[in-house]
Amino acid sequence: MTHKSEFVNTLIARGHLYQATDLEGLDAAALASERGGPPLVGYIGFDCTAPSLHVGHLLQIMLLRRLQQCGGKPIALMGGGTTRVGDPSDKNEARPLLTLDTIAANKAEIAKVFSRFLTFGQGRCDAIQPDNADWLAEVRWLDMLRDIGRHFTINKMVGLEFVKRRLDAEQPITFLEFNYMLLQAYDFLELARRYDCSLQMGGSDQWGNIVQGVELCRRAEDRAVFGLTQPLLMSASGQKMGKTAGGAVWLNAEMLSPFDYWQYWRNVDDADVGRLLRVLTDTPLEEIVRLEALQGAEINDAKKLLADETTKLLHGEAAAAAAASAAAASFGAGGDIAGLPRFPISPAQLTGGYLITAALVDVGLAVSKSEAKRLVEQGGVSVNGRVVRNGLEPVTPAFINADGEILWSRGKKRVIQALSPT
RNA sequence: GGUGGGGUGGCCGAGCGGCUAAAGGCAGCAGACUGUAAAUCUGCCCUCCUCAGGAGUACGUAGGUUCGAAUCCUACCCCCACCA
Repeated sequence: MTHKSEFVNTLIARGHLYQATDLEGLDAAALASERGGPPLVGYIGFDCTAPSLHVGHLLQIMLLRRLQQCGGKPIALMGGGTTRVGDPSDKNEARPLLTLDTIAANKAEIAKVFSRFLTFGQGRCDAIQPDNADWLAEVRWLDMLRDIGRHFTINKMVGLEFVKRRLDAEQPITFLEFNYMLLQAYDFLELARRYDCSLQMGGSDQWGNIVQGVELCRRAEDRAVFGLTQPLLMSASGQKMGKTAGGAVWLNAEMLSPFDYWQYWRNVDDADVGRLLRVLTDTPLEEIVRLEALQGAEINDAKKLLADETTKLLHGEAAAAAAASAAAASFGAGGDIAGLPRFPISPAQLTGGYLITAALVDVGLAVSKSEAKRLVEQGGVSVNGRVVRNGLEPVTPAFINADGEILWSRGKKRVIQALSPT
């Protein structure tokens, strides 16, 4: 424990810290906050580019959670404004602009997740969730240039990682993208003014943007604020985490069922378990040290805990228990299958020559009939635990098992129950 | 504005009149092996058709030449470099 504040020590111990602008200063501010002074207010911005956040964002949310646990005040800033421009930092080419309607819809979906991880309210350390559209939409061009633009030099902006990368790769950067960093920096300044926010956090890819904000606050108002980044969520093999058969690992239940979410964590690489437990759960560090030392098949216990804890946080205790139980039922003994994701098949469908390949698509286990057919040919599909050999066979009422369901599985890890409502 | 180079499947990247639904790599999926892990091996990897086969789309966009085009021609759009 080389630092004084619980906050900084926690971040280091749990692997959240990658870079910080002034760690000593931050440590002092956090300590003051923990000892009853004005709370350390910190924020992370979330763009509204998709209808759900994914596991990459989970890390950021956990960071806000740590801040709140240590007596700070977290701000989950919704990027309703910045999304209209689009963050180019991790992109190699410009992405299409989203319509305002799409942004609003995405924001509504994204906003739901935070209450699982943070306590909201009016209190001293309660989280808040403003939208930067509130101020960015009002900004006038001339004011922007005079008040903000004069604090930025092109010399410096050109040195930023993403700008260099694009220039080296001979890829274009539009003026629009080039301005994103000004908007984000301005957010920090605005949050500092409105909420006395003095810390911006983010993934390591945000370093450039964050530093710009810190400097703007200093230049424009002589405010001492801090920036820190954490490592991106990578697997031990150096891959970005967060992809599954169905796409990204989404946080919204409608886009990824709690069962599949649980499964994702249950199946992580051995080498990643300890690190993930530290970063994504509140499990005590001593416990994690014990678990990650487990050898051979025993390390599965650590993975189960990881799956349990992460699912509990996101979807609640009941959903986590149901997912764990369904997994036990599907892969071992005991357990209750009720936690499996369900997709309805109507009774009418079962009599009209409804092919297995079509059912696989409808139930969400295959994206096209062609894929479904291939899966069957490769022996990857089973119904009620029995491998299907012919995808062109029709589904009939005989498929319904004793529990009144049809259990579909694709590969070894994806199982779905289809009900036939009567 | 001028000159030259370029736009190929999720990504990278070959192809440069038929043998090309398009080499190779990465990512992904399934199977084997295991511990619902990793590594490895095998197969798959545009869509549709009750399918040992067939059809339809596809190589920036729109036309054209040809028995036949991702490959040739024309126009247009976009990108890059150099010059102005």
